[in-house]
Amino acid sequence: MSDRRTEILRAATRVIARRGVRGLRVGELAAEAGVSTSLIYYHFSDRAGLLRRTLDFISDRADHYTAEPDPAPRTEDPRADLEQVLLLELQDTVEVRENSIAWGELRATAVFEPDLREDLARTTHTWVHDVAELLARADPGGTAPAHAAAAERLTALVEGLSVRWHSGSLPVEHARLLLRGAIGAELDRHDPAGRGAPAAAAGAGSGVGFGRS
Amino acid sequence: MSDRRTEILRAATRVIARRGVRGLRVGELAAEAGVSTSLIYYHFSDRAGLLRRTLDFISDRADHYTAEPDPAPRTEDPRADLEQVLLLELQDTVEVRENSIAWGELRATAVFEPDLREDLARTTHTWVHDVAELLARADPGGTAPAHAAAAERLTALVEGLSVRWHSGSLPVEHARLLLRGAIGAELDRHDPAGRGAPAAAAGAGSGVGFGRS
DNA sequence: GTCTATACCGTGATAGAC
DNA sequence: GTCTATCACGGTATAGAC
Repeated sequence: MSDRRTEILRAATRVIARRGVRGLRVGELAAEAGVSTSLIYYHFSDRAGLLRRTLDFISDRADHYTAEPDPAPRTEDPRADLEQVLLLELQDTVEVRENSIAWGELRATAVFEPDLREDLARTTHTWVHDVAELLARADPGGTAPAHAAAAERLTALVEGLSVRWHSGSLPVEHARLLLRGAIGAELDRHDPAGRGAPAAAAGAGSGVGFGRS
Repeated sequence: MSDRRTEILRAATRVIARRGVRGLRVGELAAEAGVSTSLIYYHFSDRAGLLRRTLDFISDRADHYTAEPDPAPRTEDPRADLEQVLLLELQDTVEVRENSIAWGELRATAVFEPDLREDLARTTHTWVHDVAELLARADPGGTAPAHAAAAERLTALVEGLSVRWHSGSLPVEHARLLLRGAIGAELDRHDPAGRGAPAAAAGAGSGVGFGRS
């Protein structure tokens, strides 16, 4: 599984996270992977094929990413589980940032290249489905369609916040706060009594959040 | 105001909406604008300068876009005003789609080009501020920081839904439904009594919304 | 200000040895 | 499978006439 080919794909993900999909130069990728240019053309037919495989790779990794978080944590506090899974995408570690940026690039690229859309829609759907399940546990009173809709909103919000983060319009910490607030807004609608103190998370530190990165 | 230079910028926006920022070829832009290649280099120093000006142009247009909706509609029903302003961005007309895609490209590009971030953050901030004001009118009971936070969430959600729309993961109509639901979730939290029937908007048609475009 | 023609170079892709 | 060397083309940018 960890042959030269996959090494190249991993390197490609790094380069994409650094330069973007259309900023990727085969030469730079070769250097990053520590191989020659032609070896890349040996393993992948051409630049387009390389890109396709890399984006599949990113897509797959995103799948596992959301599915992997050991089956354990999903039992005790459903709301905490939900928060954890969603906040996972808004962490300032190399790994997450790399994946997040690459995923954003995948989305952005798909706007102009229809070939990528199928993969994208499939992975997105999986993610939404997972979140909907977590929502159902955190809010047993709600209906399935309502959970699905909330999951679509929350995951779309995560993507929206991510680009703002990566494009320097929003510090990560503030993004995390906002996401927590959104989860609160979604859950408190069906549970007006409220069980935590979502108001604190929702309001804290906002209003002056925009700025450099 | 509508000289050759601005014509080129308008054409550049169209090309960017069609090919993306990094997909823009000076030659293609020249053809689109009906001028020669070198005229573009006459008006703008180089490709980078052209891009900078174009992105400024898009940024400015986005400013007016959200500010323009005649001062009139902002009086009667505050909640309807809010919905109108936000849903404006999710309309399937050439003009809106063009602007929306170009704006998304601006964001995506800024991830890899720090020079663009300042403009981006400024325009975003303006937008968020406007929405926060509308929220304050629609929900006089809430605090200013809460309104600011909600505005950041709603605008980020609009951006998230937009890319999903443009990348073929989400039909516009469904995106609009989801956005309405989010507005409901934000407002109903502070007004548990509820004045409309947000549940209908939130649940309708969801669960099977993903698919081709 | 606007054009035509062209120089130059970065980058994708191939040939062929090992 | 992996390398070095090289080609060919597309695209940015410029020269110079009008």
